[in-house]
Amino acid sequence: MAKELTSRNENYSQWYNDIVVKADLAEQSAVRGCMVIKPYGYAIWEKMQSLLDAEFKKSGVQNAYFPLFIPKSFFSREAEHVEGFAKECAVVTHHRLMNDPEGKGVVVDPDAKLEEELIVRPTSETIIWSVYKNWIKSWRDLPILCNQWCNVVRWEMRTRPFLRTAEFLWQEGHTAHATSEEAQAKAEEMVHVYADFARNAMAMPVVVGHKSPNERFAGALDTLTIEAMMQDGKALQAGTSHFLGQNFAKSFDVKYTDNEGKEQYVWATSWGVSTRLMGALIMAHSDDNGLVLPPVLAPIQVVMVPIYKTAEERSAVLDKFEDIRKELEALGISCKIDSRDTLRPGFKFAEWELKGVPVRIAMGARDLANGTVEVARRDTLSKETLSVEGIGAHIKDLLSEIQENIYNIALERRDSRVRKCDSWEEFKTEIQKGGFLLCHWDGTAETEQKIKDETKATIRCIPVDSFVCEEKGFDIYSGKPSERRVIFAISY
RNA sequence: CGAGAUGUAGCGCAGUUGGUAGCGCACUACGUUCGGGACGUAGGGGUCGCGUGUUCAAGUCACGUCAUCUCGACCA
Repeated sequence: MAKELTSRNENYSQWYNDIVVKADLAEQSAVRGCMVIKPYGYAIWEKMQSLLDAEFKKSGVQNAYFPLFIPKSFFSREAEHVEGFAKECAVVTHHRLMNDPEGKGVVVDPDAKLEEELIVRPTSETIIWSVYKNWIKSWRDLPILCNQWCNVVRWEMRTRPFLRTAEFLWQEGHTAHATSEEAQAKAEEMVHVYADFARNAMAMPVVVGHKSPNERFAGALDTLTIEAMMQDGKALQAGTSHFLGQNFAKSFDVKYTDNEGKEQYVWATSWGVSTRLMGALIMAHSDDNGLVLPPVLAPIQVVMVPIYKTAEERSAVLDKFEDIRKELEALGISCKIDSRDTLRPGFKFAEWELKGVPVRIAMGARDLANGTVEVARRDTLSKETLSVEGIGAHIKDLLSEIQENIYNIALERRDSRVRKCDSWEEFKTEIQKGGFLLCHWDGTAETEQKIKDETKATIRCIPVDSFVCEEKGFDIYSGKPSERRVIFAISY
């Protein structure tokens, strides 16, 4: 069979979609803009969830759950917020169906119209703040640190699997604090949780920075972001953490009495990452053989493929594999023995590569005689023959090495596409080549908008942890003075 | 919602000037194979996106409609 994936140079989106489908991660659903996440894809998401959850707990955050439906009146209290989301909301207007009087299936019962429409949450700030109002009376009640794992719906005009679906899974943290400083510190803390997760678990380099006012979350005073770069040079916002000030507290009248007996509005943050991280993972590492999973997130870290001619050989190899499996599992390594006897080894090799399994162990009659196995790694596609003796320790080290190698490759790929640019003429051509351009910006929304209109490029962030260029210069577009460079890119 | 493209078997596609539907892969059975996506033989599977019209006759022509993809607008 010919190679199934198209070259990423021909059509990057098609190549990405092929990997999503053929690696068995997800498929299109019958509902416009939604997708079905298949078991293998969902296993990766679960792994992300459990690692993030552990980090949240370390920050004192607890999980909770709030309703899917938001009464329209709640939703409209924060003006900026509603403006940001109004164009993409699904609205529930009725609560009952009935048989079509004309006998053609079912219709909405016109008598079952809701007095007040319900919005399917595009995000939960409004309903959560309406609840927090009851929870918060005294400074002793603060801080409140809640997170919820849920689905949200945003009726986007254009969708793309994992990167932008009409319904998506995410976590949203919502915190309430007594002081502005404490809230801001929380927002910063959480964005760094995301950055560490991206780097250590996803093996994906990210830049932490502030969004420009234009790109901020609707209703936020400051939005912190982690920005990643995909293999085609486009930027992807992979997670955000917002300092909401007192906007929601004031809209929902959430006050506490401080230790001097004075009433104060609370200070808020919210922060989230979504199944978009799955899209980022796919686009950051995949190659023409399919998905490449960092070992930390791989549902199956090691797959074992037996090679045999006879039933005796088969059972002898499978017996050996059982021993190896016990050894690996004792070391906390997840593995799978591919004992399907209707498929040839070559087919299995290709299939597990497509699914991105980091390490493959093959064993045949030759190895059986020599006491060896063939160990292949997904990241480099290289193979070596090793003694079965001490294989567990070797694989454990190998997985760490692969994790590191995947990160370094992604880091080099990204860094090779980050460059400074000081001329508007140059900018217009350079930005189309992809990658991050570090440029001076005068800090005005007008300039930002004009650059966007002319080139589609946006300010991805004002970096705080890497590519920080606090040097004086002149805005690339307006020529006005600037204190620092910011990152421009074309984004997803 | 604007501009373009595409809808034919599970997937990828061909189908000429209109004449009752084809290829590769996948699938089923049997046999030979098995160290990088095996091969042979024999099978099964399609109201050609949907609707209306033109015609003796429509996958093919016309109009409408729906869906998908690419590019805008919107966005995590």
